[in-house]
Amino acid sequence: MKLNTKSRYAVMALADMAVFSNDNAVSLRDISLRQGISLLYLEQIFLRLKKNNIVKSVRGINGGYILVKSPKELKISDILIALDQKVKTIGCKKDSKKSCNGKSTKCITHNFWDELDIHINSFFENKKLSDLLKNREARI
Amino acid sequence: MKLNTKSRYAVMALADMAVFSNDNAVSLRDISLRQGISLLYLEQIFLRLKKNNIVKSVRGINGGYILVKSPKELKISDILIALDQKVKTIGCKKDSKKSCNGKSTKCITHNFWDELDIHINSFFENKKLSDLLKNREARI
DNA sequence: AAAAACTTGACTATTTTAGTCGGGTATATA
DNA sequence: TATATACCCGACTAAAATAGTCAAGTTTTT
Ligand code: FES
Ligand code: FES
Repeated sequence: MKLNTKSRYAVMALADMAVFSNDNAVSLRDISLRQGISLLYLEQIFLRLKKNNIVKSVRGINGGYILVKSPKELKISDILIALDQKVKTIGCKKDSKKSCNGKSTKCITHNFWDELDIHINSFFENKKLSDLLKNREARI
Repeated sequence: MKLNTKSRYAVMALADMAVFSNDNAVSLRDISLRQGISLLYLEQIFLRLKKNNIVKSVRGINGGYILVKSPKELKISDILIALDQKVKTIGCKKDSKKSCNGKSTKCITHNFWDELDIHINSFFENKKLSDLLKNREARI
């Protein structure tokens, strides 16, 4: 039950942007240096964030990325969705005819896993990027 | 963010036991047939459940496994712990000196992931095996 | 004695993950 | 207009995790 590093780094990088952009574009190079995340990896991550309209890019010298929404409005769930990090704790699809074990009826645990997914997703839905910035003791 | 199949099958198999044991031991063969889970895989799973005192075994003919606690008392979290399925959504250890990115201070997202873990764990802590059996429409 | 059923460690194929590489394109500034 | 900076994007790979099998037992009831 782990979150993958792409999602983790995405949240981290966006939090970095929220702190350090002063209405300027933030370059991946700066994020990389501040957060200790590989620049090449960040590029891959931001590609997806851009495609999902979470950031927009500014090319050329002094370029970088800008948050499309304000941190107060950016839900963490949006970030995870952008990185395909579905919170689907088990493989069984709600609408699929096949259940988890190949039978036609849903197994006894099905509803339980559904509840779990809802429980986790609601956490991400209700958290905004700005929530991460409150009460931070450590320097970023 | 997926749960592994060992944990999933463990919950499923224990739910099966709760339904079908009438104070008798339930054999893995029966569980395997009813739930469509590989017998060999079940053996591996029950080894761990036994080591963690969630089931006890009865050997020989008419043998099988018996739940140590009643379904009302068996927390789902106990099952997951038995299968090493820690809900530790990211690798950074709370007490470790190293943070997730190798720096000495905790990163800005650290507390957030901690909160997430607590949120998920509380779900598993508060659910009992018996909760899965309520309101089941589908035959097991 | 035989059959049912648990015991255990080792082994392997597949999938996922994390991360890199190479070769682009756009733009600000000197 | 040259050049450095920084985004763009698909393909690739090594390592780890996962899912599941296999072999060779032991114990107990009938
Ligand atoms: S049928 Fe959906 S989880 Fe088993
Ligand atoms: S330091 Fe713990 S998650 Fe980053």
